[in-house]
Amino acid sequence: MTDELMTIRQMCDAFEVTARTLRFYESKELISPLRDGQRRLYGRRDRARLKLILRGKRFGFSLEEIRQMLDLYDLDDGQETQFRRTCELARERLAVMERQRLELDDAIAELRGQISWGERKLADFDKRKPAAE
Amino acid sequence: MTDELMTIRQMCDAFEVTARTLRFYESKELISPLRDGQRRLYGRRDRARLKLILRGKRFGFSLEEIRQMLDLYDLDDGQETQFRRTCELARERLAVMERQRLELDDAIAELRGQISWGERKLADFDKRKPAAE
DNA sequence: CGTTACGTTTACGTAAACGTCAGCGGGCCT
DNA sequence: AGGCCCGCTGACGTTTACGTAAACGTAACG
Repeated sequence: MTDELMTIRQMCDAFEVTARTLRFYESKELISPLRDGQRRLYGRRDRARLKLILRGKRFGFSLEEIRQMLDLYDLDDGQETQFRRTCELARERLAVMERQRLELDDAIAELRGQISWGERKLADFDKRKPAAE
Repeated sequence: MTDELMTIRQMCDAFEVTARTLRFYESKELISPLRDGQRRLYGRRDRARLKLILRGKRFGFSLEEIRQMLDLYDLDDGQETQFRRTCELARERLAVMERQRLELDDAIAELRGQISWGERKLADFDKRKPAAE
């Protein structure tokens, strides 16, 4: 119904996080929901940011790093120097991620090799005692 | 000279880790250097394992997960059940890594988009004040 | 009016992965 | 013999990213 503003519980269900996590992110200034008195109300902007936060986390970025990246999305718009700095940060981050991609590919290949070696070994086991039933 | 056996200091220099880290990994049974009395001596096997440990860490695997992966490389060779279990673990790990790869590609694409958007914005800045010197 | 559900703040707890520090011994140089 | 560096072993401190619990507010339900 109110898909514009969501309660904390709705957010938890939608993103599979705990309320504690949302409050924690807020305390770290990663999101800043509106208030209805005391109660938090999360809008589209908060949902977009949370989505990015969760993805960032999956790559092992720290919340602090994520916070800096998020600043890309809403800058003072006029602070050119700050803007350039933020772009710079993003490019560095991109370089890190691309390097990680290479290493990940490498590691995947290696692990694949180990597994197929293991499977040949298992085939040997099966040959040595062919009939179990 | 002795490229077969290395002291802890040589290892630190070679891999850019602290001695504390090496001892810590040992306490977690990730590596098991020889001893000359009290002193640790690291061989080729230890270096290979350390290399894998450091790579694993870069992907966000925990030391405990890494330890399990390392067990692929030296299994009891005879404990078939244990062997199957380990292979199983490796396949799960591989699936995780492949999923990570997809997400990483996704994030890289998105970050690239943000950056090029930012660069267009910067071009606008330059146009509005074309001559600085 | 009691209780049930949801929300809030504040505060302490925890696991991982080390850093840092203290205290000790051994070897080597002079 | 004195000093110095290397290494060893605890033991405690630190950071990150939350979990967990206590204590309270409020709003609806029966």
